[in-house]
Amino acid sequence: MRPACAEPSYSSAGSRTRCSSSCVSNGGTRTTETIRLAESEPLDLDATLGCGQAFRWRRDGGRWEGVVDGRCIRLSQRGGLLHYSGSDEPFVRHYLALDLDLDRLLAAIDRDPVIEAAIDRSRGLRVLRQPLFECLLSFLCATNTNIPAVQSRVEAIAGVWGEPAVGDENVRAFPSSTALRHATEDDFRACRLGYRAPYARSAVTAICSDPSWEGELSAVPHDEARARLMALPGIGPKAADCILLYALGHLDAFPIDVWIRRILARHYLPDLDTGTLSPSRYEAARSFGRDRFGAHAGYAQVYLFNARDLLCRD
DNA sequence: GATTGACCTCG
DNA sequence: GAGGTCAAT
Repeated sequence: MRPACAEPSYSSAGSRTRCSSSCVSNGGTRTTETIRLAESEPLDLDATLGCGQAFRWRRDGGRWEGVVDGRCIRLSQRGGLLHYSGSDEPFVRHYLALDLDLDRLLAAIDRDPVIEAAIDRSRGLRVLRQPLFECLLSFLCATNTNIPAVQSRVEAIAGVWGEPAVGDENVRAFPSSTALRHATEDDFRACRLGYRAPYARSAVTAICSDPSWEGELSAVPHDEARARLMALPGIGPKAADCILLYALGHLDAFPIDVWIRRILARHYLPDLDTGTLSPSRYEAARSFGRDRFGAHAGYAQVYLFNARDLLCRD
């Protein structure tokens, strides 16, 4: 059994969502509400939405706009005030994991000067609780590429198959696996997935062929979920670990990307510096991370990644 | 098991 | 070259 991360316990405010939807159709007079963050609820919204864990957030001045679970959401932060529109407080709190005792968590992973520097760099950064299927397809699109390209692919997929988002008809929700059931390889190529198009096609087929696939993935233990993810074409260990961390609530997942590899090589595992990252070397790096940082190693990974310039410069 | 090369697309 | 993965040695 997992702690409740994947399954919503927040879906209570349908009526308010509808209201904000009707408010915005006349050009943006949607209501903005405010969450007053407690001392014990540190949040760095810019780091959280800008660190590359999710691909549908854009910063517009001091304000972030994104689409989550079919809703167009706007967020901005001034100190201890978190302003939001397009959603309701329980959803925002859940998505941003504000219920998590971050100070305690960071104290638990703060085990050496390197991670300490990374924590000092972006205290308040939180791991989002993302919708599973969108996260899965996003990281399938994210191999051997850069963030702007991933964003463009994800936007394109939403543009073709997504329903209009609640709160802004001009924006599209990310489609469900079912909505993509008939998407062809060429369709995905048209969304600039390139050689990933057949992977996306097959992954969607596999997921659709078993209606309980997504639900079971959320219920199954870490290792089992990882194996099921990696059974999908185009999902290797790195993408699987990202999905485990960002969508399935396995906070001990520790994805090894090129930056984490550099950081580990420089500060922890000199042997990791050279050569190709074979599956067994990947596993070694991953278990090092989990051993060193413990049950919340994924948070350590995100903080290290976000301090990559600091930790990798000469 | 480890290593190598190919691969769409974009800034 | 980029926040990898796959198939073939």
